[in-house]
Amino acid sequence: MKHVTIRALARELNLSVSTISKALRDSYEISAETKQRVLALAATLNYTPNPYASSLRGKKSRTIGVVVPEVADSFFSLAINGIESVMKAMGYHVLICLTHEQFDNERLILKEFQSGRVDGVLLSVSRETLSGEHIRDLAAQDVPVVFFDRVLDEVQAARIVTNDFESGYAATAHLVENGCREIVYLGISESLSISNRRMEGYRQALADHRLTCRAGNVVACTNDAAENYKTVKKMLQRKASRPDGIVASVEKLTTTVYQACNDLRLRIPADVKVVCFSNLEIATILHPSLTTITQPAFEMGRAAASLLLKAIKGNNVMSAEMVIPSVLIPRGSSLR
Amino acid sequence: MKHVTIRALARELNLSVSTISKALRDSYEISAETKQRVLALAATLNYTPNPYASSLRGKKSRTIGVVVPEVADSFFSLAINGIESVMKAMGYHVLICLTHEQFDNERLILKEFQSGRVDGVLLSVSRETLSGEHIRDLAAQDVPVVFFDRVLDEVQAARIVTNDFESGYAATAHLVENGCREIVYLGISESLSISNRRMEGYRQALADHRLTCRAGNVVACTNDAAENYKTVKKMLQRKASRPDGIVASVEKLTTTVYQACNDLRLRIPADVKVVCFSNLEIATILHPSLTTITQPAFEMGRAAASLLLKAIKGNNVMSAEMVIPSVLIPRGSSLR
DNA sequence: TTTATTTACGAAACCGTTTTCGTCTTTTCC
DNA sequence: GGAAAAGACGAAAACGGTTTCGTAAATAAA
Repeated sequence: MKHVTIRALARELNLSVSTISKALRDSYEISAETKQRVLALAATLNYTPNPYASSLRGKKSRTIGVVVPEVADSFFSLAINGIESVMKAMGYHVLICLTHEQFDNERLILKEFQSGRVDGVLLSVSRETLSGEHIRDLAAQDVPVVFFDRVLDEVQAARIVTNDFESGYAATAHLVENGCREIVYLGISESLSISNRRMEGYRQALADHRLTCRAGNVVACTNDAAENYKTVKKMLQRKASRPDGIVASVEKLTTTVYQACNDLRLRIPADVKVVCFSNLEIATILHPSLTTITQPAFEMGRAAASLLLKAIKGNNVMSAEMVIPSVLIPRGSSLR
Repeated sequence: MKHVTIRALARELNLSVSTISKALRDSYEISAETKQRVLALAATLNYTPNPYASSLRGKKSRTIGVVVPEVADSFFSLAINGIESVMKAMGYHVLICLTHEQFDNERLILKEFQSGRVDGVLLSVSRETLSGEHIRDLAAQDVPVVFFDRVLDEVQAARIVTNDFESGYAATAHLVENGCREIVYLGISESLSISNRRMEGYRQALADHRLTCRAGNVVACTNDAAENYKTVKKMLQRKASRPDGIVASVEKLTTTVYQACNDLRLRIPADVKVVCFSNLEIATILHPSLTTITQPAFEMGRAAASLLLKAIKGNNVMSAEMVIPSVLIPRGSSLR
C-alpha cells in the first residue's frame, strides 16, 4: 500500500495542496465545511503526515536527544521515564543515545546533533568527559542543552542536579553516628562532577566529626566490575585500620561491596556498614536491606525535560539551575 | 551561527550543488581532486548534512523504532543495549517508545510510525495487547516489524524469543526436585505470550511429576505492585496447602515475593523456595541469593536488530523465528 | 582523422509540507 | 450603489539533500 500524502487528498477532493494543509492545521482561512471534508477523508484514508517533510520545512523536528552513559541503570532508566512523561505530553519524540561512558561516543553523538536532527538535548556526561568543547559547539548551533545529574562546570548551560555534596555529607555523617571511624569513599571517576561533590561532602563530614581522611580511603573505581571487586576486596583485607564503613557513590557498586563482604565473611552491618547511592527498588530485600541515598531520578528527568522545552520555546535558561534533593533512607546495612 | 548547507559549500567552491552532494557521497563521477577540496571545506566549516532532507528525498530515515512496555526493567534495558550495539554499528538511530503496558499507547505509537518516521520497528507488546490489527496496519505500509520476547501469535511477523515453555518447565521441575509439592505460578497477564508459555511449561512439569495443579495456584498478577503484594501474601497465608514453591514469571515480582516472605516470617528456602525470571545482576547478593531463569536479553536485542536490518534491506523475514534459550541458574533461594 | 567512449561536472526535478502572496467572490457599511 | 472588508481558496516558493539526465571536453579506438 502506498503512503497517502497531502497531494492525494487534494486530488481526491478537487482542492489544492495548500488548502488541505491549512484545513489539517485548522487554519481560519478554510471554511468549516471544507475542514470537515478534509478531516473525514484524512481519517478514512488513514493519512499520517510525513514528519520529515514538516521538519525540513519548519526547521524543527519535535524530537529531543537524550544522551546518557547507560540505560541499564535504575537512575537513568527512571530519569528517562520522567523525561518521556513530559515529552510525550507535549508531542515530542525522544531519541536516546548511549555513550557507554566513553567520551568519543559522546562527542560524535553531539556532533551529529548539529545537523538539526533534534530541537534540544538532555545530557548527562560520560565519566571520561573532561572538556566541554563539543557541548559548546552544539550550543553554538542554537541547539539548547540541559544537563541533568552529571554536569560539566566548565560549560555554561542549564542544569538539573541533586544535592550531591549534602548527600555525601549525610551518608558519611550517618555512618559516623552509627559508630564508624574508618570510612571509605568509593568514587566512580576522578573528573565526574557528581563523584567529586559527593566526595567533598564525605570529606567535610569527616572533618566536622574530627576524623582524619586516610589517603587510601578515597578510591576512584573504574568501569570494570571485576577490577572494582579486587580493589574493594583489597581494602577490606587491610590489616591496619580496616574500613568499618563504606560510602558507595554509584548503584552498580552495591553488588561489588556486598559480594566482597560475603566472600571475606565480613558481616554487614556488624563488621562493615554500608550506604549506597542507589535507586534500586530491590534495596529493601537485600540482606541486610541497603541504606541508600535515593536520588529523585524521575523528578530530575521531568524537570530537565520541562526546562529544555522552555529553552526550545526561546527562553534563555542558560543560567538556570535546579537542585532536587536526594533522601537518605536508613535501612539494615548501616544500623549500629 | 547559521547551519552550513550543501549550497554554502557550493558557493564557496564555485561548484554546483549536485557536485558537492556527489563528492560527499564519494561518487565515481567526481574527480579525486574535487572530492578532496569538498571534503576539506566540509571539515573546516563543520558541515553536517540535514538528515530530514535526506530522509525526505530518499524515503528512508536510517532510524528504527523500539516499542517496549518499560525501560526501567533489566530485561528491556539490556535488550536495548543489544539493539543499540547493532544499530550504532550500522549507522542507524534508535527511537525508543514506551507503552507503559497500555495497549492504547502502543496503538498510537504504531500509528504514528505509519508516517515513515522509522524504517522498521522492534516490538515487545504490552500486557494489554490482544489484537494485532495495529501491527498489521503498520506492516501493510511496508514498515517491517520484528517481535522480540513478547510476541502476538495472531500476527505473522519475524520473532526473536526465548524458550519460555522449557524455562517454565525447568523452573518448576527444579523446585519439584528440591522437594516442593505445592508450587504456585505468578503470571503477569492472562494474554501475554511469554506468561502463558511459561505457565504451560509449569503445568507440564507438574503433570510429568504427577502433581496436580490446584486452581488457585496460577495467579495473573497486575501492573500494580501493592495489589500483587496483597495477592501473594494472601496465598502464603493459606491454612490448607500453603505454597512451598514459587515460580515468578517476571523480574519485578522478586521484590514482592521476598517482601511478602519476610513480612510473614517465612524463610526462603526452608519454608518457601523461589525461582524468578530475572536478569538482575543483583540476584547474587540477595539473601538468600536468588535462583533465576536468566534470559539472553542482550543477545535477543542483537538478534532482533540484525533481523530487522535484513528486513529493511528487503529480505522477507516474515516467517523467521529464532529461539535463544534462557538458563536456569540455581542459587540459594531454591536449595533443598 | 573521425568516431566512440570516458571523465567531470551542472541544471533541474523531486521528496511532502508549510507559508506567503495573490485573486476572486461575497458581505458589510456608509 | 459603491467602496471597503472579509472569506475561501490556489499558485508557487521555500526547506536541503539526492538523483536523473544532459553536455562539454578529453581521451581512446578505428
